[in-house]
Amino acid sequence: MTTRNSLLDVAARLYSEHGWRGTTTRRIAEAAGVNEVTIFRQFGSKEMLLLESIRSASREETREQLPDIPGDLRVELTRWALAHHAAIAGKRQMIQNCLAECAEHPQLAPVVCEAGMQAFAETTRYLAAARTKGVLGSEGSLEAATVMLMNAVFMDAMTRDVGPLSPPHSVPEVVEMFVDLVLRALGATEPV
Amino acid sequence: MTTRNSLLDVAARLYSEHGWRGTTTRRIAEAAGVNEVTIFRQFGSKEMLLLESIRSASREETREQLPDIPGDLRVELTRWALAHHAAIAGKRQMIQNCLAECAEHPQLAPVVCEAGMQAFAETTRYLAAARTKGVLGSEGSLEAATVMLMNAVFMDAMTRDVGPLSPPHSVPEVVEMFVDLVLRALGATEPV
DNA sequence: AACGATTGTAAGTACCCACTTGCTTCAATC
DNA sequence: GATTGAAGCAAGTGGGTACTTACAATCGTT
Repeated sequence: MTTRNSLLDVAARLYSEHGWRGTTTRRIAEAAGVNEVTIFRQFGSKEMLLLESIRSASREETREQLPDIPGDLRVELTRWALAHHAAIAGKRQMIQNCLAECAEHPQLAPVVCEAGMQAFAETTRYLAAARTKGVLGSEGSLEAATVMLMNAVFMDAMTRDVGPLSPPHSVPEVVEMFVDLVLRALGATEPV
Repeated sequence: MTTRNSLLDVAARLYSEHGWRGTTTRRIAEAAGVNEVTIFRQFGSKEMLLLESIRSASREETREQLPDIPGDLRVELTRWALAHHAAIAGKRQMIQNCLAECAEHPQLAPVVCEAGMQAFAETTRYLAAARTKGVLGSEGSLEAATVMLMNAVFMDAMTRDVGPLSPPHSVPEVVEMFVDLVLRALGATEPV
């Protein structure tokens, strides 16, 4: 099992760095300290190895959850957004390659969507509970707020190291700004 | 000049579809109806052809501008965001490939950043003018609002056809929702 | 001690890659 | 009408690609 797992690990890492075409079976074998033939005996083809490695790598998730019952929205949303930002930034290159290549390898699409959809569902539920509780105003689309917050965090995490798209701020700073804006938009009543 | 330009066009198109490694000189020549040797005589190398083609393709910009003096914020921001969304969606695959490959080809990074930075500057200026004019409240970071709106639009345009990240809405719908949320967050006073 | 499963080794297949060289064609310019 | 420059054509270079085949070495289990 060690051989198989190290192949999966190495393949995922090389895919993040070099994309599908740049990740050759020769390089994978070399980096894993394994003979190239072993790849084909274990996985049948490069495609099957890459798909399995990408799927398993994307399953390693940070399970930072929003509380069932909303308390301090600002604190809880900020904590959640920071955790999300870190998780995305860690898999940045892999996500970008999957996004770019999911037209050529449609099997990659579900991998990308999964995490996003789950985060969306969780945040919407949380905000809905907050509105029911009365700590949010009754106007403004919760769905739109969720998407905007998620997109803002996602984009910052994805493009932070490519170059300056917007003025430089630290991660906590921008996350705080985003959360503040969302709470403003939804008419949040701050706790004492 | 015809040969050169058609090579540039074809190279940019193939790069969008297949990325750097997938765009081979053979395919470019074939698609352009030109002998492969011509590529090397005209551009010296695959790298120089691709860089020039990507740069020139990314310069074709939609020059939808925000007015100097803000009028109806909702209308103007929505129009601007829609134009931006369309422009991004049109270059979606190219942008995604550049983002994914700018680690391996650093010359691609400026291409991606340029348009974003300019859009940021324009929107911030517009919102600042609106605040000065008094049609926006005095609280809430204009910078954060700009980034959030841009990121939300950008992400929607980029991921719209990969699969469902959030519940399906038409482009005008989501854009309207985003603008509404930003105006709410900045305390906009609606015109009669 | 024999067995079967997993690996390594070496070689080879058929194809694709960026790029080069030498020669020819052809049209516009001087 | 000679010259020049851009293009085509054919062939080749050295290397990489996914993948296969045949054979030997290693291992734990029976």
